[in-house]
Amino acid sequence: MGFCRNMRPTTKDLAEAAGVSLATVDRVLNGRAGVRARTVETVMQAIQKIGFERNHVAATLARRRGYRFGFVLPRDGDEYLHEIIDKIRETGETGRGEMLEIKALRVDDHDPHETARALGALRAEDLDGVAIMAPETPPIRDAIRRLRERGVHTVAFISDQQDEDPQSFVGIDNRAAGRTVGHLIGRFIGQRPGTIAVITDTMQARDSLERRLGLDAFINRTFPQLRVLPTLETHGDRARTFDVVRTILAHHRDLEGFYIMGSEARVPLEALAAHGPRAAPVAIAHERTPATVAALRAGLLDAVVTQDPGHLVRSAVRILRAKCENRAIVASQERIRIEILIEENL
Amino acid sequence: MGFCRNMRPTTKDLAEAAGVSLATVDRVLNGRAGVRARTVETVMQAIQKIGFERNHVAATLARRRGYRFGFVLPRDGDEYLHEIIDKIRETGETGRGEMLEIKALRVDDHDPHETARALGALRAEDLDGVAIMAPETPPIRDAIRRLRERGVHTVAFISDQQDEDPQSFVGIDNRAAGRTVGHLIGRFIGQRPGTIAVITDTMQARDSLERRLGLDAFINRTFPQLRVLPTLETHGDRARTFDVVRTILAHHRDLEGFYIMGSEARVPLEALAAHGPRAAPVAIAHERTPATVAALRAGLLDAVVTQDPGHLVRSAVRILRAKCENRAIVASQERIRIEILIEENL
DNA sequence: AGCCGAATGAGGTACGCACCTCAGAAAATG
DNA sequence: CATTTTCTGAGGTGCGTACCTCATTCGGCT
Repeated sequence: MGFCRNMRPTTKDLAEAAGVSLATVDRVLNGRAGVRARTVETVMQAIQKIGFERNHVAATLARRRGYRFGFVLPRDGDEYLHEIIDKIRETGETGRGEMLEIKALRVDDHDPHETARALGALRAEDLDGVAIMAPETPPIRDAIRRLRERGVHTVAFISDQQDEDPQSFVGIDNRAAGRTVGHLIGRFIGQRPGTIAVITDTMQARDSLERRLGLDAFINRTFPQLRVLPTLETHGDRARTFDVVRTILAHHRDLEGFYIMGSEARVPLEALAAHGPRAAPVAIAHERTPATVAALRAGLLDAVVTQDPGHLVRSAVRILRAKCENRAIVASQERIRIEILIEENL
Repeated sequence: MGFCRNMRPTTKDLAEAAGVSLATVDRVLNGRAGVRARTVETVMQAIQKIGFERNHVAATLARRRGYRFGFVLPRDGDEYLHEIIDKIRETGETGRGEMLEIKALRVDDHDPHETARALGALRAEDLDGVAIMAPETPPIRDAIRRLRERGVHTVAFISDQQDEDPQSFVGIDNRAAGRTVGHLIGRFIGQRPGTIAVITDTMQARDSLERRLGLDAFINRTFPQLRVLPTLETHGDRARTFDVVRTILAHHRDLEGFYIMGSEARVPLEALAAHGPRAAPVAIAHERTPATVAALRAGLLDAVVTQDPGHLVRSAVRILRAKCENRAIVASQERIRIEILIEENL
């Protein structure tokens, strides 16, 4: 298979080059206490000079343990949540070979205090890092801050927590997602004036708010002949969803666009389908799930704007790991893309 | 940071459970010769029984060397090729920490025999695996076959080599990409009948052929009122490109769509721009590059259909690595997506 | 039964680092 | 100056595997 005498400098070489002992090199490399600032500087310079790079493979092995990461997710959810949980499981299985232990934790998301309490129960003894999917509210923000102080690394997952650190969020720019939807709806509708309906679970979540803002800004600027109706909330209720959809379709004869803004599109799609194949001329939803894929195939949806759950999960794990090992990440690899799906690129 | 006594079974445990020695376990795990079939079976069962999983971290370390991978790329190319080379460099830098050495090799792609010769010069002593971006021709196919026989792992990169093994290609389904473009062009044009122009470097490459097939099939079926002109080849020549574009625009007053099918869109875009901001009502190109991004922003392009170069490179590396270590890959992670870019989701 | 090659065991070294202890040196303190 | 505190060095052990050698045993053969 070919030998590869990389002959990369090791910690031993580094110790020699810096004129210190292995113990000191170890202290510097791992940020342990008990090293004079001047000595640290000496070692740092030696690192530069000989081009030392840590061997993460050996380090992980020597640490004789892997990392334990958790994903804090809402208890209630439909298809998209299950896609994510699936990917967490999948990533967990692959990760075992690399000494990773990954699991999903479900918390009640109706009450932010409940979520905050669940976060408060997490200890650094059990978990090295958590990815948190939760609405941005003061109690949760505090809980996250305390979690960090306790030594547990965190990233905001899908729902942004407006962190000062930009590398602490794994997800898309929802305002851009809203603009993207606006562009597609507008282009697909064409020149005709008309009305666009927007439906979502709840506007409590930042995600929905941002998407709506992006949509409005874009439509008003680029397609002034289109009118976007106020957002209708279903609160995840099936009967209410059917009700809302029926009312919209009945009251707006000039309905040209239908935007399912929440991430769980199954029930709204069923409600839409109940009114015939093309109740709304142009329909767009979010997230790739069995329901949205089927709807694209059936022509019920024109496009789906989504973020890849597998990418999301793997990215969160990579970022948490990088934080644990106190090293930099490849930003370009962690940028989650706003994907546009149509029937042809599924 | 919290202890994590995984206590995963080790090779030692496995040896004990199987009632064999460590040496035998090693022979079985690494597929070395000198083990009776019955003994192999015993060990396999023990693996199942105690739930043994190899520790890749320890294995990589013990192997005391990493892997050396090469990317065989054409010498001539413009922006997209540079994006790819950039990502190869970036991945190489990150990979050094994981004992990977990755480099790009440029070969003359005008003559397949030249490429084949370059592949013939690669030896397992210098390289553990190569990702090959080259047209599918008999000499190259043979060269790849011989390369494998010599013990060098290979994957086809971006350009499919129609391999029997589906896990030997990293790239998109170009026929689906053609359909995707067809869908977008058709929807963006709307109901109007009209003509679509198609321009590319060369139809010699499978990629272009497949894209064209996908486009034609889709347009004929779904938008019969649109007529797709024969593909025009530029052969990478700037003057010829300007010429071709001028001729098309002059001769087709009903031109509604313009499809830049090759992966290097810079020169065609310049030629198009020379005729005013919206010479063609709907224009689509491939691959995200500075030129296509600028064109999207300027409104010269309506959409860009692309495959992420970073994902491509990392995926190729992961697959090559998995082949070297003789293990399975996560198929879903390696599926390259056909991405649709518009101004809003850049 | 005797022979031979194939199969297996025992045991070692190495990989590059984390993490530990303890003694001794250097620096800061009074 | 003596004493405390802070730094530093030396050296060891272990992580889970790869890879090597050499001796031994087994199975199938004549």
